[in-house]
Amino acid sequence: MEQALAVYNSLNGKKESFKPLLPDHVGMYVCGPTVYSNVHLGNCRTFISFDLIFRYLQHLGYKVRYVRNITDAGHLENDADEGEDRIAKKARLESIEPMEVVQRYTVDFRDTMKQFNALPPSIEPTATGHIVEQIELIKKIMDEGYAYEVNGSVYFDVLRFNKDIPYGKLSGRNIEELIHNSRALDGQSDKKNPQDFALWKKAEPQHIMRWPSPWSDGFPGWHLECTAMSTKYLGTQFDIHGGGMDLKFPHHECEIAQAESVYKKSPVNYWIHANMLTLNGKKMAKSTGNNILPNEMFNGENTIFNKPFSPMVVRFFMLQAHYGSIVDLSESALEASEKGFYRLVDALQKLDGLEVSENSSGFELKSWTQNCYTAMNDDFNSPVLIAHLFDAVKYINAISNGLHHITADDLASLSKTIKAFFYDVLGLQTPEKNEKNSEASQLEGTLELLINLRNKARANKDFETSDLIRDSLQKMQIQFNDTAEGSTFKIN
RNA sequence: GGCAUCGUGGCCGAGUGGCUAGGCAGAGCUCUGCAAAAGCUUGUACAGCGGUUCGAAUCCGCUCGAUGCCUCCA
Repeated sequence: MEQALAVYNSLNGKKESFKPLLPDHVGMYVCGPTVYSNVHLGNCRTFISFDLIFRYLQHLGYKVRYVRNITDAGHLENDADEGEDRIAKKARLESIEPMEVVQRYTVDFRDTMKQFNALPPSIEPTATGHIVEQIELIKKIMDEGYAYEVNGSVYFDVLRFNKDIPYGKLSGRNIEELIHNSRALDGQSDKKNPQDFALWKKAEPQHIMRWPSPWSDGFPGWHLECTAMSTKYLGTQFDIHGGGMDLKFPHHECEIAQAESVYKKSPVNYWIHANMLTLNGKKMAKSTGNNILPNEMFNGENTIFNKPFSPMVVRFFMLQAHYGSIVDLSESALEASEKGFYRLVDALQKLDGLEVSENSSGFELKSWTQNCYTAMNDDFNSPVLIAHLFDAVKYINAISNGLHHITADDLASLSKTIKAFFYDVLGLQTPEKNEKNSEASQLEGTLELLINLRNKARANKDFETSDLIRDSLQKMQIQFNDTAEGSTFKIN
């Protein structure tokens, strides 16, 4: 099954064969959330995309160190680097400790990702836990002459840097363009040029989050933490750096500049950007209010959709599009995914009960397996993989209906492959059977009784009674499956 | 305004020079007391106009439209 994994590299816009720096090992850094409010569904898409990548690399046998940070300090409000730290602002507004804000939303984030069945990263470092490393990095950048101090704050000198090493490689911008197109700043900025960005900000007296540094009591700039933490845990050069498309510029561009100014080499071999999840055709963003929270999606308490959608359905929906494409949330698209997802789940659950035969018919198992790998090897093409899984669904149903046959060996192989892709690679889960609490089991007993009564009525051709039971229960989302042998039910 | 990406059948969404995914919906069929559910079968679409080519949804040019970045954002 070994064949080349190809990855679309944002650095050059080409699909490249994936070759890690160390054989069998992969270092991957992904920009995590800023924990000043609940993680929204758009954020989740990025992390689900990288969860897919993480899972597939592991499935291929790589030992992956996956580092995803938590931004719990230093994320300023605007380009002028004049704004407040977002977490400090939230804390002030709610009159609580900044670390309380951080704790609350970190817990929310982890809980949400768990519901989406996203694996935890290998290391989840925080910006506040790496102040020392960030200060050291600033010193190194200053030693190289690419940063300057003004009134206790330190800024990266983009123009100076650009004279030695070109700035803008990732985003395809050049410095003249940036200067030409920058909007005029009306604030009284300390910066020499608008393109410069903060490495260290002096804290105002009322600012609670502050750390001592050679320049002032203050806090680090946002771009800095990712460089400090990625190099600490993955080295000055590593394999994959990911994040949302919207971080490409300026965040990732600044990371490159920071790293290159000190280490004189490109820090990352493969840049991977996950595309946006849109709502009503527009990017989701906390700032504009065009967003929906995962829990609102799961419990149906929102004004956008008429029904709830489970975490696995939402995950499946996202995986039905390629991570590099923009995907728009809509009720009809989600419903389509929901139905498809359950069809897939039903087929998986049929697998273990299939009857085996002397020979197999109607399916090219070997090439099908190969096709699944080919899809994922082509830049993690999960939609194509899912299309192949549906080919298997058709086959499983055909066996189940006696239209085709399968040997025990082939069944074992099919089962192993489809389960590996469904559970391990796509990270999907089959819905919980029943929640075992007393209320549920009481209901279940009552339900059994009604089903039995209905079966009896049907046997006696008392259709009036049987239809009454059926219609009433259907109103409660209980779906019958009538066959000649009797009837089973499913709770929707 | 600049840079970039994209425009695929009723909806969603892959593909990126010939072999023309997949899901949902629709239609037909099987099963059924009738339904539902489930299963099976079924769809030549690629914004428009020009060009390159034996051949283009796929390459090139123009036009129109959408989105993203250029300001915090996954």
